[in-house]
Amino acid sequence: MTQNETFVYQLLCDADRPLSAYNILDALRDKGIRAPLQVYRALAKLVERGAVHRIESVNGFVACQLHDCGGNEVSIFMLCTQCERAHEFTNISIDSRLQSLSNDLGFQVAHKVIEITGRCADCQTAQTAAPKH
Amino acid sequence: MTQNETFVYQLLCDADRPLSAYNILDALRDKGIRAPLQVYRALAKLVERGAVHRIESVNGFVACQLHDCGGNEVSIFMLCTQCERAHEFTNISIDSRLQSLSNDLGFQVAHKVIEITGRCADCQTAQTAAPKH
DNA sequence: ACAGCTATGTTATATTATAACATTCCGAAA
DNA sequence: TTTCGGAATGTTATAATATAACATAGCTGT
Repeated sequence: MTQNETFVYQLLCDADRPLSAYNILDALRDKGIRAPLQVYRALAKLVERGAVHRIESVNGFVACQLHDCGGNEVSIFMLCTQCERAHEFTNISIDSRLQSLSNDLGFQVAHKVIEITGRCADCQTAQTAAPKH
Repeated sequence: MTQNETFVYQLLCDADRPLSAYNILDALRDKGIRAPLQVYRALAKLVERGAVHRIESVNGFVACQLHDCGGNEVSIFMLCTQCERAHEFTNISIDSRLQSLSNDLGFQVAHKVIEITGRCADCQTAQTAAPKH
């Protein structure tokens, strides 16, 4: 892992929610990261190797919360609009159904996205944003 | 449906692939649409009422291909990276599993996104982009 | 007529992402 | 040890996507 990738990855691991590339840029100025491309390049590598996931619904990035996703199943993200936290799951059954739907149609899958936005259990209980872990 | 919404919706119905807001803007200049907000406002209304879906993976918009999606199941999109066409499906089983996964976790669902990118059957056969319909 | 609501229009700006090019670093081959 | 080549880095500029803030117009019910 190169230096910039390490900075970005550590930051994402410490964060409790998806960060945008520009959030990351701002947070890493003091590490000598000055331009968006430095961040985007590190993110591209990290995503490629499954250490980080891109969250399409919020244009953000999170560290993989599972087995450092070499795994091939889709990750399912639940995204709380209130506390902004992202929880990652896998579900064999959902994944295999999606895969067979694709197979039936002769569609060659490159990437799958499953994202659910809403309000997490903690935030519903709290009526206000749940405290950080 | 207001005038701007009609313009945008018609354009999306005629298109055979997701269009970006700026694609739409450019296409509707001669209808008197001049600013991004005019497009984004129309899109927001159309999406709200289920006539149009936003495709997160490509930052684009497509007209609903089903029952003018008052329906509540998730739409599953297959997005071909070659011909750029989007095909929309529903699948009760996948949807209900996703829903019960959420229920089990006490997550209150507001919106679900399922998008699969890859290569459609036509494009695999053709080795080159499939012709338009 | 007027109050209030929705739709519209306009300008400016914020946010997200990439192109194009120059430089540096480091390991393997000569 | 030098040098070649590829990967990583850095820098500037710009493209693409999205919203804020404010002004105006049109329509409806009283």
